[in-house]
Amino acid sequence: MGPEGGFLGSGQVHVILWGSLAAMTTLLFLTFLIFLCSSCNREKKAKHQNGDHENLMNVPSDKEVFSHSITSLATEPPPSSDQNGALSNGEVVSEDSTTACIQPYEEVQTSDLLDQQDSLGKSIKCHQSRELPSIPPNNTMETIISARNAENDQGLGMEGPYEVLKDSSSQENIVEDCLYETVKEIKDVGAAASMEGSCNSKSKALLTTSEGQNQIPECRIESAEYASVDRNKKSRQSANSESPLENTPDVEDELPPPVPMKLLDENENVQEKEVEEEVTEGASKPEKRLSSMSYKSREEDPSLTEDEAASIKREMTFPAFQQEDVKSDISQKLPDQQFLLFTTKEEDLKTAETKKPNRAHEYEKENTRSVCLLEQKRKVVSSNIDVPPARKSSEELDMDKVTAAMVLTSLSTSPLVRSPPVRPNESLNGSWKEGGFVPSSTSSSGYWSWNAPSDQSNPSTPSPPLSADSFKAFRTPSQPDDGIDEAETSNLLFDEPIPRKRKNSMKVMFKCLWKNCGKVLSTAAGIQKHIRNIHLGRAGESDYSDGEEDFYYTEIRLNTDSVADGLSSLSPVSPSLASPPSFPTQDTIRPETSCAKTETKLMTPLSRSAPTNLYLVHTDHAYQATPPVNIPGSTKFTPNGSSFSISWQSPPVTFTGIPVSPTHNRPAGSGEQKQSHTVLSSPPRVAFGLRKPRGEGKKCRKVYGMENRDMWCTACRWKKACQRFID
DNA sequence: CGTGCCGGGCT
DNA sequence: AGCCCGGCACG
Ligand SMILES: [Zn+2]
Repeated sequence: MGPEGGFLGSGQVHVILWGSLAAMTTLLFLTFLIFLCSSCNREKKAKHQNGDHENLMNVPSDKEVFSHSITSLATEPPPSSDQNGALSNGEVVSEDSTTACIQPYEEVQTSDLLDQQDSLGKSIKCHQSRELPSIPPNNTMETIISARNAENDQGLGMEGPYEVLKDSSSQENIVEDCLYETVKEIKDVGAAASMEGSCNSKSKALLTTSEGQNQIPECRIESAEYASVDRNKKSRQSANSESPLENTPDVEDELPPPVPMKLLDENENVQEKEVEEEVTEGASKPEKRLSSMSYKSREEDPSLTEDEAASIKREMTFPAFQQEDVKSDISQKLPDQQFLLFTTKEEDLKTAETKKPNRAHEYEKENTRSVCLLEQKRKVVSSNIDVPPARKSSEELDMDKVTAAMVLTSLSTSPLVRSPPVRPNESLNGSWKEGGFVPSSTSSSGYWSWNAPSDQSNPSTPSPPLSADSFKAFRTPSQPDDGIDEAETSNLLFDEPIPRKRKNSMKVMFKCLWKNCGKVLSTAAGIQKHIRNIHLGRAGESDYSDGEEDFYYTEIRLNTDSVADGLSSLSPVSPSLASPPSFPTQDTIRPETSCAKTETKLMTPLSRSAPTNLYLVHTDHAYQATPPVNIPGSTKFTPNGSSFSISWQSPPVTFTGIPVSPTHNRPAGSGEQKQSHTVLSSPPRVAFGLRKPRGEGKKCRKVYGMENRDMWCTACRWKKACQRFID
């Protein structure tokens, strides 16, 4: 335009021309600037993808969509979106850039794999869970993996450039996420570490930059995570439905669990710093915070990383938006308390499990934020969570650790256990999620558990007995709340007898982990309700459950030789809730149960006086997966005493009880039992009889035949419970 | 009776 | 630990 006009006219025209030129120039300049921001990212992205990404290309996953919308708002949307069809991903500048460090491959995984095959996605993400049915070894898996690796490599290489570009988006979150995911998936510590370093530096520098942008990226990241999470869940479901999916046996079989749980590592310093930063920035990151908040709350409970992810995801979906406003405020407030808590937790976790530092960081951050948010929310709402702001004592720390461990364990375990004993649920609902419940905790928990597979990977640190003592101390004081139960009473396990009790009956009860509430209900729904109404202060929302409740209760399995007693006592338990009295509610239990958030197996009362709890976890064989972890029941929230032992296979599980008190479970009726106060009771001891239903599914032996014994999973080869085909 | 796998034993 | 296997429970 400019030039042309110039040529045509010469006199005044000039002036006009100049004016127009100036205007144009300005516009162009502005446009250019705008593009720069976005383009940088894209370009990088493009490089990335061009190199090899078929996978990336595909993806239009949820998160992407999400990110898009966000991006558009914040940055310049039109061009980016239109320009690159292929780069749809790239579009989200912030996203990619953010993710770039690590996420690329993740995205791929998530979107591609998931979309393409739920089952696959699941397997990949969850590797851990048992050995997957490898029956049909898939090439796909390998392909994916290779692709992933390639991506990762690229990602690393790209870092440099990314940094520059990224700035806007980059932030702690990003880094964290990236790291986190990367770690999960890759396990490549070394790589992760390097990435972290770069990312961190970037993020810090950038932090100062624009907040608005930051938000976007964060969202993205989160969304990404969520997406992945979802996928996992879904995949998990599918997996459940069909145990024999396609995974390659080899890969999974004995792969270390990819992402068992969060592990804390070193770098406390980093965490703290990050936290601080977050606080400062808090406002900028709303969604994330929110999600984290949910976490936090759970954290008190026994939730794990994975759980968090799940929870986050949920929260993000709904509440996050609403809360954003609040969040900003909250973030500022982010009280030291939370900080402390968070730190503590982190430490605990670390101690418990040291695997991937990167992940830990992320986790921490999330936790912190989430906590703050959560707390804030809660306050607003009504009730406070027990989480004690001040938890300083070392003891407390221990507790946390223990709790964390428990949670992890339980999570990981539960799925496996799925135990038959529980009986029922599965049959009732074919699809977990389908049921309304699913979304809430149940699904997540279940899902996680599956994944959690921490079986192998989590080397959770076993905190054995020590935990018990420490716990006791804590609990004792708090113990009797009187009102509620205390119920828990402890448990003992039976050490003695029962040679094999597989066949006894198991009962499943749900216990409230709220600090002073020991309520035990027969149905999951009941507890959820209880928690929601009483502890969370959400009476009104009865139906709506965001899944948070899940974190506050655990599934307890009672098996007794003389179950009747224990059960009887228990069953009546829930007064408040409407839960149906029958505890064996198969219906109520639903999948969740089966998935089991946490399964605690027996509880026996040690002595009422001392509500100590002991857990012993007993793991049979390494191959089985869950590492033996002893977790103190409710460290955080809990209560007084609950201790449970978790075992992963419920039936056969053997616990060693700690015979602290003379009384054991065995004697069924001895006086101890009766303590129940008004509300619940604790089951005195329950002994369970377990029965082992024997899964009907075919196991390796049958599937592959005796001739191909080498194809069996190790467990089968050893004549142990099959890891590959879980019932 | 075949299968699944616990509980042990050996290495 | 890893590897095996006797033997029991289950269907
Ligand atoms: Zn097997």
